[in-house]
Amino acid sequence: MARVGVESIRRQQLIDATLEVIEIHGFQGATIGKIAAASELSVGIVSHYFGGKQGLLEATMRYLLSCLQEDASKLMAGQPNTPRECLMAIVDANFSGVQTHAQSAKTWLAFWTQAMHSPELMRLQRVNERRLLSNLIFHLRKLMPGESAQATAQTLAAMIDGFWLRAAMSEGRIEPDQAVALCKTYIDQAIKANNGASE
Amino acid sequence: MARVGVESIRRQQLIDATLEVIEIHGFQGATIGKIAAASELSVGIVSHYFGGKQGLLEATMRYLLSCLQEDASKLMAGQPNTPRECLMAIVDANFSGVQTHAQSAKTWLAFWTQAMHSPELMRLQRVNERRLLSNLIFHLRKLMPGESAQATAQTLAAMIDGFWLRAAMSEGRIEPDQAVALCKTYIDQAIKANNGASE
DNA sequence: CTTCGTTCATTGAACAGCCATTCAATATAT
DNA sequence: ATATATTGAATGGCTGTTCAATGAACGAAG
Repeated sequence: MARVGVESIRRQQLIDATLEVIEIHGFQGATIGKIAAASELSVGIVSHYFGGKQGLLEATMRYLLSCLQEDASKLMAGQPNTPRECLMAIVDANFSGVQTHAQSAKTWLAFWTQAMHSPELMRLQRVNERRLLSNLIFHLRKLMPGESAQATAQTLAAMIDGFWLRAAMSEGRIEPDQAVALCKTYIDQAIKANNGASE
Repeated sequence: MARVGVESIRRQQLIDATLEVIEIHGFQGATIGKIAAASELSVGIVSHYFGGKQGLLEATMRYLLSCLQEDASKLMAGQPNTPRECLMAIVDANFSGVQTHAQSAKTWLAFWTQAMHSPELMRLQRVNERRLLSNLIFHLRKLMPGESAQATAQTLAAMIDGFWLRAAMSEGRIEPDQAVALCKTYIDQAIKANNGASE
């Protein structure tokens, strides 16, 4: 038998196929049959490795979240990192995946929708949301009073989600550059409007 | 048969039932059978009045859009209406539906997702998006240069969508008041940051 | 080197359940 | 009596899951 973890290879194959199928056919149209066909594997293997369709979907969302986190880590590593630069890097990280994978925005939206009726997916979504928010607050606190930092972080988080949503909508042609620029403009506006009040 | 438009009564019955079922079971779980049961009508009547499930869903989305527009009209009518007050009213209008119908956010998200794979729903979504954007730009132009107005409008639109998304996520407990407050804070920040440059 | 048996990976047809749609039958109003 | 409104069982298609059969890799024995 193949010595090197066949399991991890197959799992990734199926996750990739899932993303591919969701992009084309949407969440509703993502059937085991289509996923199996896209992965060039059989339908039975899904249950074998993930216990069922739900397991595969959860694994796929975990994979997307881990990609996002990895992007963020890369961009944050080895920078001078003034608070402002950190914030800008976070914004970049949150849109870096979009450029290469225009479809990922659609997939995210599909998962958001699905998460509302699946406790496990909801939990994953919450964890990620919390992390983004506390990251933003951590850096903003160095630039403005705590209360303003809280408000600015929530506004910025909503803005990022909103641009993702818009990206998912605008069929094919999306402009992450513009979204990043607008977010950064907002950050500078917020800093200017609030600084001098704390330090 | 009943002289007064039975048709419009039945149609509204089915639309209401659709919203109810989507809220409880999600978009995927919204089957003809459940909708028929919730409306206390039969399954056959859906095809009779809407031609099929897809027709019912489109009609339901149109209904939601018309509610949003109606809310907006009410809030815009009979005000002194400085440009700034108009902007604030638009923000209020975009969150006024949330308070009474916490579940409508979930339904909106479901429709957004569905819209990506249904040209007709996508068209409706686009029309609505355009209207919001051009409304915002119209009023912002009186307060800042055209380019800034464009950017501010896009940012604000994304922000509104983002807060809706967040409202849909936070199970039950949502705070539209906070979203409105943060949007308004942003508007004032944007005005302050850009005024004096144009007039 | 070849053969064979064991083990794990993989297949895909069969199955049972759910869904939207249809339409002949029924009910109701004029 | 006629036209319209409504029903809901029957239908056919699609879905996720299961599991007996098949295939592939490896080590041991000859």
